Amino acid sequence: MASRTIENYLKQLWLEQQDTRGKYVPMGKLAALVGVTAGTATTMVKAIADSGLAKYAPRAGVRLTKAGEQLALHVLRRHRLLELFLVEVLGIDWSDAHGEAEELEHVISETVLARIDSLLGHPSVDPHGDPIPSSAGKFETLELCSLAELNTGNATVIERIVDQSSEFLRFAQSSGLVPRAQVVIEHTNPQAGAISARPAGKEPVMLSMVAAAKFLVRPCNARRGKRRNRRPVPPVSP
Amino acid sequence: MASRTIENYLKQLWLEQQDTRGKYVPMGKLAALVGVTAGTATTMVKAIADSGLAKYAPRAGVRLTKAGEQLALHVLRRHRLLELFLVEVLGIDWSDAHGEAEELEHVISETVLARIDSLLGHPSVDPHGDPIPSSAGKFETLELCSLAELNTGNATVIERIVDQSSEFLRFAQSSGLVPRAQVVIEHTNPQAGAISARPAGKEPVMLSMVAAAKFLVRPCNARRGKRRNRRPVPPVSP
DNA sequence: TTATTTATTTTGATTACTCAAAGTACATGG
DNA sequence: CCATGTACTTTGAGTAATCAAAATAAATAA
Repeated sequence: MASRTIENYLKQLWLEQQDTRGKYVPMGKLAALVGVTAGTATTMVKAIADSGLAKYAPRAGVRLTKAGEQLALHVLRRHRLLELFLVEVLGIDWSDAHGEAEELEHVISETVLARIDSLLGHPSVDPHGDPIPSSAGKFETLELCSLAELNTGNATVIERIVDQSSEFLRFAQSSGLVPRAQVVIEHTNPQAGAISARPAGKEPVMLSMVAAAKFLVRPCNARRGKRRNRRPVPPVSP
Repeated sequence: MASRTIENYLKQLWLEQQDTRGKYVPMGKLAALVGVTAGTATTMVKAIADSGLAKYAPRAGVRLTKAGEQLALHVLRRHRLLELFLVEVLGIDWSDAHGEAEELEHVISETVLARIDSLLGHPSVDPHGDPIPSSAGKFETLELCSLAELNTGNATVIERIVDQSSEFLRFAQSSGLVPRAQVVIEHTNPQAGAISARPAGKEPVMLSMVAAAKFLVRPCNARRGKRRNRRPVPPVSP
């Protein structure tokens, strides 16, 4: 069994390497994500690599092996099921659920997890719309585009929000920009780098392109032309 | 904040010193309860005593201070609320709940605990009938007597079971000897050291005096005469 | 190319917890 | 009153995780 420390390293590593086919995660990045100094990360990563869960290339970075990915996905599954459980069953605030789950994910047993899973009806996404890996370690993510890619007049449904910070989630909720909400793009102003989005039955909300990019939507009537990325926003949510 | 290790020491200490007004808990006893060697317990207890949570008397033993008791009661509250929650809400088996709660009790936040408490309707006892300390750290225990103290023909209701082992709990459940169950004493045989008890609507069950003493009941029509203890069975349940 | 900045690794030390084994105090039985 | 066994404490050592600071390598600027 991996210690909770190692589980955290694996989870962060997975989230970080997720959208970078084959690239190594630099030490400094990982250290910042886990919240330790670079020296500590180096030592831990070498130990993790020794146990076969990652490949470590000195001065280049680190990358999970298949085994490491599987373990990381199990941690992620626990995390996201717990988040949904905390929100749906215990009525914990959306913006607090992430932090709470961060602790619980390392101590919950398989038995309890299975009960939670069935109580929630084997859900496929957590409260932020992030996909929940299956118990077999399969992970499926929808091809979504972001609010930032839509034209004026487009109408869509928010599927996912890729920012876990309490502050951003509180803002999103108070504006009505939550998963499952219908939204119409009222104005786009590429020059000002901002758009105006109106959630059904709510006031229009001003969003910078950076903020808009955090809302993934469907269907995706993306404007043609200069779409720089096929997958516009890396899924950064733990 | 006390580490989970220290929380465990405090909890065990509280349970052990509970019914012994003023007596010190011997090191060996504590070590066995926590599951460490005696040397380890000595070192830890000295550290705990230094932080003001216990009084340590070399070669005599250790005893919680008021501050230590308060902390222990908060751990116990978390443990017992979690046990009830696991059984009532998640449908976890009665006999497994204890072990699961043992882990969770050290990571659950005040916020989540408060939600669990209100979801359960601010309960006063856990699934074994053990009292749940209040959030203010108050602990109230009913004056109960045990099945072992009743005469043939007496009828009572089981209030509490003072053994947390999975095996015993499985036996109790399968016999129908669960909290809230009505029971009639069919025979008592002090010579053989055994009694026969019949739960309402079930087959009679043979119990040794030791086993019978683990079931606390009410009302208590105790037989007169040689009752050795006012509080017959020390509450040993974590 | 050389110098400087930046990222990374190494080193040495620390904290919290643990054990095994050696040493010590004490009650108890002869 | 001595001898002995049991419970307890001390000692020395180990593991897991961490940090600060020194050393090193690579990238960038001059």
